Amino acid sequence: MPTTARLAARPYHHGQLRQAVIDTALQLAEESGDERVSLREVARRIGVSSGAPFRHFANHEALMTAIAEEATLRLRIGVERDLHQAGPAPIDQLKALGHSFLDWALQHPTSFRLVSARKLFDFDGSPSRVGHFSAVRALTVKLVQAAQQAGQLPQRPDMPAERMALSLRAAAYGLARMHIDGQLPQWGVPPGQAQAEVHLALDLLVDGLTAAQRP
Amino acid sequence: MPTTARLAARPYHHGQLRQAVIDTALQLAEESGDERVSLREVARRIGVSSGAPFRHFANHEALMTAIAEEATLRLRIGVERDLHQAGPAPIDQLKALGHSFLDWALQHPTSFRLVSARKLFDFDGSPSRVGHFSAVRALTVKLVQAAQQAGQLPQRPDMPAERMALSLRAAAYGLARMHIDGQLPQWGVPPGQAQAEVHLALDLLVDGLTAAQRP
DNA sequence: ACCTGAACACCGTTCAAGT
DNA sequence: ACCTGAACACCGTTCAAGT
Repeated sequence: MPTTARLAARPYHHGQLRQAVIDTALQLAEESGDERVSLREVARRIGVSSGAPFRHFANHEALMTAIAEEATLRLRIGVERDLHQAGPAPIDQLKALGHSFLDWALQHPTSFRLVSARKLFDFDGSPSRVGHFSAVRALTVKLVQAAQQAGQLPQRPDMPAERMALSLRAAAYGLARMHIDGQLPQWGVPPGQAQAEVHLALDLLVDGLTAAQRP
Repeated sequence: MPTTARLAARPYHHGQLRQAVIDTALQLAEESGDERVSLREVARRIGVSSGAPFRHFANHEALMTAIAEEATLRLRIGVERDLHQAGPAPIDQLKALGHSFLDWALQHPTSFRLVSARKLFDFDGSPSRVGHFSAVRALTVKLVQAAQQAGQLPQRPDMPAERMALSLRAAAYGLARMHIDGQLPQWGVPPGQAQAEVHLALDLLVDGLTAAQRP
């Protein structure tokens, strides 16, 4: 049996179709944008019939949920890895967490959109996606509490650590989205300096909170 | 000619089709989400043939750009109106601007997505949309500068007012998106208190910057 | 000038039939 | 158990033909 025949003769059962669909869909998303992921195109690229993916995903939304889960896991892994590089002071770790979050968003714009663009998938449909997402949030809250205990962030009864963490996460999230949506140039940030500038913009707010700690 | 006949007999030329398409599309977006706006469904609702809208909009993207323009105008009008209610101190006006921005986003989630969801339309395709968007940005920068001059925000050579304004806008933008994407409950914010809590979360950051002003 | 309606090339989704 | 391929009901977009 010649090689060309072996290559041409696809087995009737793919065997790894589910994972192949996820990988191809993520690739397609990074290429052309998350809103352009089509099940038919994915099937075509894999060399399988148009109905085949439906054996593994109930519908388009289920596939998007699956790739959002994959993207969220990657964000979590990236953030947890970067944190080990940071210094021991809680406030420095908190900044490192923010920078890591921003860096990941700038480097994987489509995946970042996937992680947060609720309209594209079933937000609560994947427990493990929710879990990865929550892990990053819990880490933020924990570092804020540690910084409060270390006297590096203010501590007030009317302002729980969770709310302070929310303010900072919102700032990081907003900066990431503004970059991805191409809004930074309007704010005087040259394209080449986006990363440095979003770091500074976030640090400014963290330092402000730290200053509010001093009596 | 009986009334029913007059009602049934549509004129061949609609006359106001362009505006009717924009209004219907916005309505459809508020009903079912911005990603579900279909030219055919819009045409159907207006009672016009499927090809008719193409006389007024080159393609789907051009229609989305038009409704994004309309939504951005409404945001600008809302923000400029609310600012007149605020006190005279620049820092209070700045907070009022932030609250107004947040309120508008929470009250018009779909329109807010439209204003910022670059993927849905041609971001630079409408000069007047860019103008409305820019007006709100310029207002933010102006208020930050005024607050700096009044000694209510820090002033540093390495941190132009524009970057400080960017930090605050990012926080407001992030809070709005987190609410729209249903993330606030995870951060301990009960659904009914979203508005009050996002106001507090933004104020916390503004107050932090103010504190950084004191030597 | 503006609108109709058929046409084309796409989708998502279903399902009997094949392996 | 998994995949095929035709079928259906949708899209966006084009364009000759109608008013």
